Amino acid sequence: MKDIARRAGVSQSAVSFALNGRPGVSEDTRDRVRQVAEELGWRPSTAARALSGEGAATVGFVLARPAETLGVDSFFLQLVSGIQEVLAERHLGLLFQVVEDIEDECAVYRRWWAEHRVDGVLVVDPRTDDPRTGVLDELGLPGVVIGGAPDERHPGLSTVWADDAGAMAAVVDELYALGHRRIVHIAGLPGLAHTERRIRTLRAEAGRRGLTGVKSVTTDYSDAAGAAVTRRVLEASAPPTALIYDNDVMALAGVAAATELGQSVPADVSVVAWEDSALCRMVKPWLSALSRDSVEFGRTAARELTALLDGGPARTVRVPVPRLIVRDSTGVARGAQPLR
Amino acid sequence: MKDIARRAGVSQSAVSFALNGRPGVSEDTRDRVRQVAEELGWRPSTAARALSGEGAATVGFVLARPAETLGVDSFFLQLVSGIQEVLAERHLGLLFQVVEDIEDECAVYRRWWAEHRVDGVLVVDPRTDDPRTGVLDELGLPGVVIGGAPDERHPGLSTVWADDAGAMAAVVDELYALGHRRIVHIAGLPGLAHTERRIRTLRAEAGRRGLTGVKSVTTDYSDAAGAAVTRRVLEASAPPTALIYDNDVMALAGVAAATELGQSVPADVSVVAWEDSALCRMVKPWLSALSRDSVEFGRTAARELTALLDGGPARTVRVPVPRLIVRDSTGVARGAQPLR
DNA sequence: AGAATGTACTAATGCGGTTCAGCTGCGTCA
DNA sequence: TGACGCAGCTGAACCGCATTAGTACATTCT
Repeated sequence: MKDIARRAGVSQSAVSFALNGRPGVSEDTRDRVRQVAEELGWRPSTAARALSGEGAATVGFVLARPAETLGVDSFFLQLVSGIQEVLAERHLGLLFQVVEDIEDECAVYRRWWAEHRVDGVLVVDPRTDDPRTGVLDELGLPGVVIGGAPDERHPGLSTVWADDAGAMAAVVDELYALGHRRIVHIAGLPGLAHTERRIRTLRAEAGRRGLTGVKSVTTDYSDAAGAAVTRRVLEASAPPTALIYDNDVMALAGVAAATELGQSVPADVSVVAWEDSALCRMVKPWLSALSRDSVEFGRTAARELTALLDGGPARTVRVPVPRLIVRDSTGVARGAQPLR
Repeated sequence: MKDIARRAGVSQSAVSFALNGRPGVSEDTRDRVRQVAEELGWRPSTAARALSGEGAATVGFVLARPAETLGVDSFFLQLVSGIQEVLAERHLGLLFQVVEDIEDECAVYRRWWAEHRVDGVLVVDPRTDDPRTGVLDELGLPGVVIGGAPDERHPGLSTVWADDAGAMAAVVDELYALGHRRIVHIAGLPGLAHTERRIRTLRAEAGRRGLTGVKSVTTDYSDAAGAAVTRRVLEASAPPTALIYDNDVMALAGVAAATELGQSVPADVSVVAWEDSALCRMVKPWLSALSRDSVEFGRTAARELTALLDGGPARTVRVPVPRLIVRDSTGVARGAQPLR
């Protein structure tokens, strides 16, 4: 900036005014300064900016997962890609960190806050009774919870969520109409807010229809767990005729496991994957899946965060209900008369 | 720091000395200062540190991919996870950005550099004739090229690479021994350094054995491209008896496509995936695959970068050759007498 | 004409650290 | 005993920007 000031023949403050669109300089001078800055390829040092109270121009994103479970998962990369798109427009950086567990994640937030490294954070995989929201509240760090249910207790945080309950109801509707009465939901990690929401909804929907052969089993989202649970429930007495998997990876592994047991999909057992991806069209039969726009999900979350950083109020935003894409893995239950 | 100084009854400079392990304070004072800092939960502001010449304590990582091709890919998440592990030890942040193409990536480097946002960067997907290395050289920004071949022209950059050539030779060895003479390599993006390296090696290996029915076809890594190319080559006259896919996703899609054409794997056609992942064991037949430790790859890269940041010399490090894990998708070529 | 207002700019200050040039008091050695 | 060295500490400058208080000059008002 000193250079620019010298070359433009003005003081440093004038340069600052000119480049930040503040009043106090003539349009002539402003243009001249802008041009010189352009020529010099000048960009403000984020460090200096941050130091003089402008914030770090960075938002944080922590993924709390043991390294080994970071597998085939298109969701996060797409989410991040959407987030980026919005952040990049405003030249906000994304500080990314992978940690082992949620306690580490809290520690990261505290450190980032103390180091003034981020202006806000995006929180994923919200849990029932999540310690992170409390920490963010305590620190006064703006945050957007991605995938959480609306939470009254933390008015400072925004929430962006998909209506899992509605989607689950739609899936049960579809399966019920196809004559399925015994359904097993191979769920994700217990304790995750959306896992619990799906489980609750499934139970409610089953109760509403008087179905007794309906249950949820939680897993760690891994292909191994998906296959293991599939084998177990299919080999039990009164096996389910339909399986709902909480992600695409488990669904795929489940289909493979069922096939190995001599069961065919969808003749013997129908399969629905929660989360559509290329995977679902890479195996035969193509998997029926709940599809949502993860990239847009990320964009929405990032937009909420920038709004928060601009001093806007915390909001709760619902993105569209995931749509059930019916492909080849769902069919009429064996021996049943479909309703439609 | 002012608070710490007051409470410990010393000057601010003394605090700085004490906390940074510099000489100039007694052990007594040092301990006292440390304790007060601990009590106050103090952490240095990265902005202030950066401003006084300490660097940003951050490294950058750019992924240049159109959003839609960010699909099912375990490699990057694992790589990043490994990188993180090393960076976290030193409290280095990872600034992550997704951009559309390599020109944007160069622009991001320039911006980061001008803004003093990062101390160094990790470069992935190196290309033959890559503009990024030149940019980094020009800016004097330390960098580690991940997956690149050693490059003499940029002495300031470290390189961490896997020996694709050796791996490809091993694969051809194996397939040749099984009696395969017509092999098609469904490669990744043309222009990527490792794609070209694999293609060159395959050609050389074929030439060495006098094989004429061997070729490489480049793709965009997508499942769609994998399936399309598979169909095309299998329907041509003198179809290959073995297919080598440059990633797991294409391999899976390829197997599906082959099956649809009525060809069975491995009886009619053998398949090898370059990149082992859960996917390879989620379909029948299990895919033979080249396996490498992506997490460790990331760790190695991050270690090289920290070494560079510490003022160490640029180095070229080779990680272990990917190992061929033989599963069920490779077998004796139809009508051939295997060598072993 | 003199005061009030406004415009275009400059000088000085602070953000939170690091660092360097002193400065003090004490032990050591000639 | 006085010069010297050194450990242990302080004060001030500096990093690059934003911001506030102040200044010089032109314009308008009364």
